[in-house]
Amino acid sequence: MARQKLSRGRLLLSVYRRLYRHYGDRNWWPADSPFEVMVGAVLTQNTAWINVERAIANLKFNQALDAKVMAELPPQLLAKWIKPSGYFNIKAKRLQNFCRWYLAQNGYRGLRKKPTDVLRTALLSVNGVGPETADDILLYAFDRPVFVIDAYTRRLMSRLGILDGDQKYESLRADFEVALKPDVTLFNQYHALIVEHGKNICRPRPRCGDCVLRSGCPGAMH
DNA sequence: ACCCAGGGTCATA
DNA sequence: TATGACCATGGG
Repeated sequence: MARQKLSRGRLLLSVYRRLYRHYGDRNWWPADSPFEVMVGAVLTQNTAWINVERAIANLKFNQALDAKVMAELPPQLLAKWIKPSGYFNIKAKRLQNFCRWYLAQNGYRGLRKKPTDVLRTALLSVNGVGPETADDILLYAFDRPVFVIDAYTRRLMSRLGILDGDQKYESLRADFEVALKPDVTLFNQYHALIVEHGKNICRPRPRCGDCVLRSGCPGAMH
């Protein structure tokens, strides 16, 4: 008999439940303030998080985790402090671009009043803030129901046969946001769980034997 | 020694 | 629209 075809929403929820049952609450984003989330979102671009932690620790040690301070810092000094996170010259420039824009928008108090689509467009207008960085900020700093797409998400959903990982960013994001109810807590946990699973199991070379999604992942996972 | 990591911009065809 | 070059440290 033919197996019933599940809707994408049900598939995505099923994957979510398995990940949650296995990994539990991820408690994201690891940061002490919304502004720290934003800085981390820029620093973690194509970079392992452990190195971002070192960079942020340096900023805190030098009392520079502040928009006004960071915006007025000599670029090479900022670059020196964020060095462990890689791409330090271009990231120093991006952070200063962002901080000047942030201050001009009256910081968090000013930005939080904007509707999500307006805020998203505004974030994307900052040089150095692309779609994933903007969505990290929207979800984890402003608590907006935006689903973050990253390399882990593409790889996992592609291997599960649920989504085509080669789609463009906006198309993939729309697929998630249409299939799932807009729920900040769900989106927050889901993305964090995908990253956790991606770091441990769903690697470029998959470690199929340990995969908690075994029973739900045909093909490429095995 | 090689590959990868919680991407984005810019030049080119 | 769609590739490719470039950015650069640190861990496995």
